[in-house]
Amino acid sequence: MEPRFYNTLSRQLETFQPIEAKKARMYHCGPTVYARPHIGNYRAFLFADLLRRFLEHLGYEVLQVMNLTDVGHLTDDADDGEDKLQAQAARDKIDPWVLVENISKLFFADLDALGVQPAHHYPRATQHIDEMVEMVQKLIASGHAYRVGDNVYFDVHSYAPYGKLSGNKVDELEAGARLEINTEKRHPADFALWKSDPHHIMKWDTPFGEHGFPGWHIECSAMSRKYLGDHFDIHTGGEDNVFPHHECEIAQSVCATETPFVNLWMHTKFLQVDGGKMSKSLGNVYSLDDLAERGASALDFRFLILRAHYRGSVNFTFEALTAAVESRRNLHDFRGRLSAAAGDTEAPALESGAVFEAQQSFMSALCDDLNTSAALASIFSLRTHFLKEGLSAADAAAALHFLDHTVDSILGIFGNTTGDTDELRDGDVEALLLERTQARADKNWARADAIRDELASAKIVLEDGPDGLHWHRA
RNA sequence: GCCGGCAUCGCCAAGUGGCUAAGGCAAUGGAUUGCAAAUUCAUCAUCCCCAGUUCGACUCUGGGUGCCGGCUCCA
Repeated sequence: MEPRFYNTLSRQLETFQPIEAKKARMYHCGPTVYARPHIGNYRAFLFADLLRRFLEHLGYEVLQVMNLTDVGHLTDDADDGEDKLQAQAARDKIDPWVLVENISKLFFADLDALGVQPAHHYPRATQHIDEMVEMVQKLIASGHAYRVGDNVYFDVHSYAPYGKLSGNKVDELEAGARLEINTEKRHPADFALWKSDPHHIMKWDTPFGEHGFPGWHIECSAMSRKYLGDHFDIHTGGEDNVFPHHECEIAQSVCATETPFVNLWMHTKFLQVDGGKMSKSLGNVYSLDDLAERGASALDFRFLILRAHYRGSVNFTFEALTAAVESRRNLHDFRGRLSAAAGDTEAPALESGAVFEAQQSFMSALCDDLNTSAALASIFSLRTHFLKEGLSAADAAAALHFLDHTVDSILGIFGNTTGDTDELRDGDVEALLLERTQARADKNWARADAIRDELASAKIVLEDGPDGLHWHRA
């Protein structure tokens, strides 16, 4: 089954065709490390992780790069614009370099909690100044960029396809511009490659002047090129990156290298909160800690995100979060029941039946532009089938293997299910159950409940049913 | 003002020009139960509004309304 993905550039689904057979090189626009990323940011990063895991499951050798923007961009396009990283550092009364370190640590801790597999490289803008300068020089030499004093701008008229990704037209950009016109640019849509300001703290001495710093977009062009080559497979980001960021990247990279840049552009929709956007004024910009206060783990949030398709808007509410917690718990419970039903049986390869059908629909849903919502539905359908009609030990073993080696390796929603070194062994459980049964016969409810609590803390679930006692691990 | 996207059950969310519009969570009634949990049976939408195309539309077209995004750093 060949995966198909939606390409923002072509505005249609395309069968994935890697540049090199069985290899996928991809770049993700990462965070600007001036404040801890919020849950909306993490939607995009969770998507990148899903894509990577899925491609690897299909047998691709993936090379994944995510940048850390550790030099601030200007808050506007005027010469006296403020750098938000520098501004935040000033508010915190710390050095911007320290701020970058602090926030980066928080970011990586969050990624770890979310079960995101580390990218192969996390290049930082400030460590690639040389690569950026080289690229800017090339653009000047080839006539795509021009200097005005110590500033350098890209001439959008020098690259005819400018606007193709976003659907913008250069003339209309000018008409709708809300910015004050920067009179030193030849055209209002021209964008900065390099800026200079003696008041900046983070600045570099380069051929363009001694107080310069990179423009808004050049870091991604320079760093993707360094780690992935001039031409690579996939570039992702949030929908807000489409314009101007990715549009500008394409123009810079194609003009500087004179080769194609990226084949597949993928973008995630924004996360909404209570039907609207997150905003500081509404107080609904949440971090993972805010969710933890409501009893939801980072993996619960991951699950919540995966329940929706990445290109659709997701409406985050605490009610939906609670539902995700419950739903994921039920999935965990399902896994435990399968484990109990499978016993020591080895997982066979299947060619028919409910488990086989679940495997098929799961994979075909993901191949259809990563439709995680439909993929999860196939697992819940299998759960319903198991609960209503049961599964043979062999089928249960196959289902368990499917959950662990396909579902979880791609979706990463179960967490550590194998770290059970200090759990009770089956024999100990049976002994306690025997004692509890006796206690119940003696109507010693206190002892019976104490044993149940003890087992519960070891993540053993008991069920007293009309047909006797069953137990399984949660 | 100019571009683009979305609008499906209480909440979240798939999907299709035509059999019964996935799935999750919540809810309601019954069974089971020392209590609880779990389970179990049953119930739970006609797809924002209006007009049109069509034998037939929730699915296509036009208009309206609402929300989201881009045009400005932002996942």
